[in-house]
Amino acid sequence: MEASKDSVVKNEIIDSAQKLFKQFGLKKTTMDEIASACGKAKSTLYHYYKSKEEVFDDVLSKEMLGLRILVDKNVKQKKTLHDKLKMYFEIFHKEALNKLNLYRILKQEIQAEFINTNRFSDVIMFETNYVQNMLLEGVKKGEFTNVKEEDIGLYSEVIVVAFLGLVRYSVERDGEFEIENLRKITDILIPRVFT
Amino acid sequence: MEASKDSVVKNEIIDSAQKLFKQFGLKKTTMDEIASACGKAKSTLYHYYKSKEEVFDDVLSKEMLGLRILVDKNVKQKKTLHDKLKMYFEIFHKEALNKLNLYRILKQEIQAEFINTNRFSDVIMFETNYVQNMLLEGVKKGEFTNVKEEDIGLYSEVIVVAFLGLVRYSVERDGEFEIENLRKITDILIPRVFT
DNA sequence: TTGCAGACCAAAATACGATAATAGTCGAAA
DNA sequence: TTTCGACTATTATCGTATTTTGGTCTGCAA
Repeated sequence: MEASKDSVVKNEIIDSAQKLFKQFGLKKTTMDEIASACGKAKSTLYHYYKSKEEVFDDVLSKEMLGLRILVDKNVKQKKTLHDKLKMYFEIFHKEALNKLNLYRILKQEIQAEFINTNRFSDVIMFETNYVQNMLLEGVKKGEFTNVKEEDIGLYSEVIVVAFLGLVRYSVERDGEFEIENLRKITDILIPRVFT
Repeated sequence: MEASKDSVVKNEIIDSAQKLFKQFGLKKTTMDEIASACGKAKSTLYHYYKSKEEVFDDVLSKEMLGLRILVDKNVKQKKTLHDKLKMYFEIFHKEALNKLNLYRILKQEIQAEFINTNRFSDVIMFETNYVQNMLLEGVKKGEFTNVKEEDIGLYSEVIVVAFLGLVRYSVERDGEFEIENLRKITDILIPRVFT
């Protein structure tokens, strides 16, 4: 009835679905399995979600939201642009590696064309915007003067895409690229680039 | 008989195969088609190549060699580290976009697991080494002093992976990311990072 | 010999009909 | 409103017959 009850049930569904999707992927998980995993009938799921893909979407959103909250929480604790950026790179990288299973499954499903590729470009857009705000704040505080304000959008886009290239590389080598190396690199690069 | 005659025939085969592979990909191109395209019998191909994959490999190598020769030729004409790096990024990016068709086909085939993924990590290794030599030369000439020599390997790896992330992004958006933007970014970043 | 072609083979891909599994709907009950 | 069991239509799976295709072999011609 009320939105709260509604979202409680939705959460139950998503929790069960999350476990199953993580283990078996989108295609190998059936709606019946999700239903019985949370003790409901399949048709009940369709009362809350209009399709299987919508359930999967919600699971992914929840997963990304978790990552983002963690990133944002940690970045917010830092005061200077340097520290914020360093923390951003570190936490994002670390959390992406934590989600290795999910990443692999997602990649499989995308290859098999069960889901749309746009999710990745959504991430790029979001992160670009996030970084842009960091940089703009740095400009406002006078910590980052060495760039024209109109170029900050381009700047952010390039930084995010390059960084995500590194994360991808890391993920595809099962995290072989060490966190120590990331720290070393950011320690060297950030003071040079953002002055 | 002689190696020269041998390589002439091989070139004929590769030329025909190249066209067909570019148009139809690895799987949709048959050895019979390649054979008749260069006016030979299928069994003749097997006199020069021991498998279809070896032919495909040779085609890819030729394609990559073309890119590398162009990159190297242009980079060599520049004197300073700054100019070399700028040229490197620009030409590599441009040539990668020229090879859009091939890239897409390669991606498909990799997804379908017809060919090994290692080709990409070979590229990363090669380019990392290439960049590393550029940087070491810059160190020797005193154009690049602001980094410990033992870190140059890591430096190069990160630069290449990040740059290839950008190229990939560019390629996947059909080259929507403008060359002008790449120039702007390299103009800003190179003097800051490599001092 | 050396280079090549046509016939040949075995394995893989494809086509297809039949069967099973599954996403999604509906009416009714709680 | 929420839940469920029964129902449907679509998609996946399986087994088999057929075709395609990568790769080999024998022999001919230069």
